[in-house]
Amino acid sequence: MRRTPARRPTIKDIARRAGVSESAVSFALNGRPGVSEVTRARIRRVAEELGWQPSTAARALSGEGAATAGLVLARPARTLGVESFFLQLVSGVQEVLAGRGLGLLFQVVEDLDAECAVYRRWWAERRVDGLLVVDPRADDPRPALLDRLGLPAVVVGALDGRGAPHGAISTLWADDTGAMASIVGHLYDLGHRRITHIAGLPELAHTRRRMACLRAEAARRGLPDVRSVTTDYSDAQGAEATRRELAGDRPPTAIVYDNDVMAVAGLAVAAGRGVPVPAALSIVAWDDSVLCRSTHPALTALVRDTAAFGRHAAEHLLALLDGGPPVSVQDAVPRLCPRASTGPACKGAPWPVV
Amino acid sequence: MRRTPARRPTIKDIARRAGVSESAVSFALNGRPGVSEVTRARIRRVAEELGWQPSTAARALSGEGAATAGLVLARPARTLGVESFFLQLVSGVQEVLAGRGLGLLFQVVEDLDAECAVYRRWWAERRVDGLLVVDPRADDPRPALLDRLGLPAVVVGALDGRGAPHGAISTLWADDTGAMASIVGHLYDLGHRRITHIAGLPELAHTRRRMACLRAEAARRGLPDVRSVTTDYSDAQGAEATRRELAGDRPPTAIVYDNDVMAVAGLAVAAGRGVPVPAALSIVAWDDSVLCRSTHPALTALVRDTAAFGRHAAEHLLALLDGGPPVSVQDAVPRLCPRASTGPACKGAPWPVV
DNA sequence: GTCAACGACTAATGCGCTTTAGTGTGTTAC
DNA sequence: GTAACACACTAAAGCGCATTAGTCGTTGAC
Repeated sequence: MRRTPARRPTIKDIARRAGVSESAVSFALNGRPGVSEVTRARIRRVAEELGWQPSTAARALSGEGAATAGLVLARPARTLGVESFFLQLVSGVQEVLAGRGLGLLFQVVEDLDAECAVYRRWWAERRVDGLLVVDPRADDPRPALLDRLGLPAVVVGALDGRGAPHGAISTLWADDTGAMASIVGHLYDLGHRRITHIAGLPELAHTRRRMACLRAEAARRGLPDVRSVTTDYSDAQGAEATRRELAGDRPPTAIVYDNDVMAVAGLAVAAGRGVPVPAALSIVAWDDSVLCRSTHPALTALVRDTAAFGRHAAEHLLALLDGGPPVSVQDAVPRLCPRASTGPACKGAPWPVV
Repeated sequence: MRRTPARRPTIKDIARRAGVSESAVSFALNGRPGVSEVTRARIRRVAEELGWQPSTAARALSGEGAATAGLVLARPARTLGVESFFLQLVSGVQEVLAGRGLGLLFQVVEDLDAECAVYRRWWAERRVDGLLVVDPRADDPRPALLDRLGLPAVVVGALDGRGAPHGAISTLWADDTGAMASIVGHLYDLGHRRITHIAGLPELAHTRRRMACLRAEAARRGLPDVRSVTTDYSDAQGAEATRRELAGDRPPTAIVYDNDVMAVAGLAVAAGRGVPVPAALSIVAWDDSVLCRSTHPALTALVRDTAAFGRHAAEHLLALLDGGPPVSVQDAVPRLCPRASTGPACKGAPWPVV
């Protein structure tokens, strides 16, 4: 029953129709010298007519690379499909890649080991020319691995900006430190002195940076009741952490959440306990999304253009693939967008506990 | 500066080390007859030692297919990165694909034309062996195109289940009709008679099916004040539609939203206007997610296991690639999970408008 | 004792493309 | 008038693998 539909044209077909050799076709279509402009134009026209596209497999086999970049997401299935961050990032990434005819190979795995295994396999299979690495960690094994494999990569989200970039590994980092400082500044100006930071996964590098910056800011401004607690980014842990904080002796007057999902979950917890936001509790979300704009009150959020971030990452990867030197650059500074969930700190007794 | 790191082993390396010919290696590693079991074992061992993986490019070139499936998402950037649906779906999809060593090529484009262009390109480039097609529409050009190109595909989300499957196109559809019936039943039992369905994109097949079923149910139960309005799935249009509905003469006592994002946006609109949920307005979300569980009140939602849906779709694709016949099957029926956002219909005057 | 058949393996070809090494022609230099 | 050379193009090799067509030695049948 297998039909043999529309056969795909090859350069041989073009060569035959244009009455030249296959090599002439290759030269013509790749802009190489060796054919006259007249012939080149003729060949181009024939190729167009036939709807020819180079076979990526054949290209890859003759040393041109796979025309594909890879992106692996190591997230337990549980915490997946929530944050808007990744789809946006991916969207931006492949917008740029597609512009250069590169495909994006995408995989979701459970953990870091599996991610490394995927890299090894992709490398051995010659599936990808380069990679985008997300969620960098402290003591991240991936840059070294990729360096050893000779796979160019862009680490998205920073390795502390520290350490000279490896072989062909660029780094694109967001200014978490500056962002955190601006959040604390915003809250401080509103009179908040007891601030809790409900952070994400403790092993991620940017989590650590945010926590460190919070500590530094607290020290600088002399705020004793400021702390971070880590979670797995899930709504469940965000809610749980919020409950614990609100149940304490001296509950915070403001909470900063490391993602939108937890912020929304925290808001729901507050609403459920009759804690008015922002009258008794201010809430800030790190990363904006529809979520933050759709709640009532709308959440003050740290806005960054994630799709643009993805585009930039992809551009850095292309530069590497073109043989450019690895770089380590900071992307645009995120901006705090104040909305209804932050307001002046509540003095006196926290609030009527229900 | 380009290093030449760890060279990837080829079957030639294995052949040399095992002291056999390259063909023997190929036979051994592919389970083909032509080598003794002893030799086969030895070759396998050597391959293992060298960490050999077949080059997908070479495989593809010698007619074995690209070991890759494709998935294109045609969504205007604006409405992207919100719904949990896709990341979950993709997660399920490639869990199954990865089990068979298939990669997933992922692309986001702006519209249907661009999507078709991607299919053509991938086909000509021999990049993919098969495709997963999402968001089927009325008069969808894609199945015919893919059929013409000879690309196996699984249409996820149904072409009305109607029409014999094409060449190598399977269909996996969710039971939107049954789901809508269960939602209407739930609301009817709570006393709701005026129900608005804030639907998604009108051109999508499942939107039409849901709308048709709603009309049928309304007719069957004799409910005159039941209607659907279409949107682009965005929070903005969801909120806008909600505002319009609530401002009408005889506002609905219940609203069904076609995705979680609009439901949350609708809830925020209600909260902003002082319309108590569920006392004065019941809300149902189609598709559950963290969002629905994180709001206050939590949203009654239609729960389906999207990752499983993706897994099943991938399995059907694998079956097609193995030469199996195209099928058209219905996936598990979604389940309505009642939460706090639905309650008895409010009699009398709608509510105190603020 | 010869021939067919079989098992275990090797040689050779092709997939579609890039690239290097030619080949033949026209032009310029002296 | 021949050498040197640029130019437009062709021939051939190679990328890594699968596959088809051999090759060679061993068995079994008659």
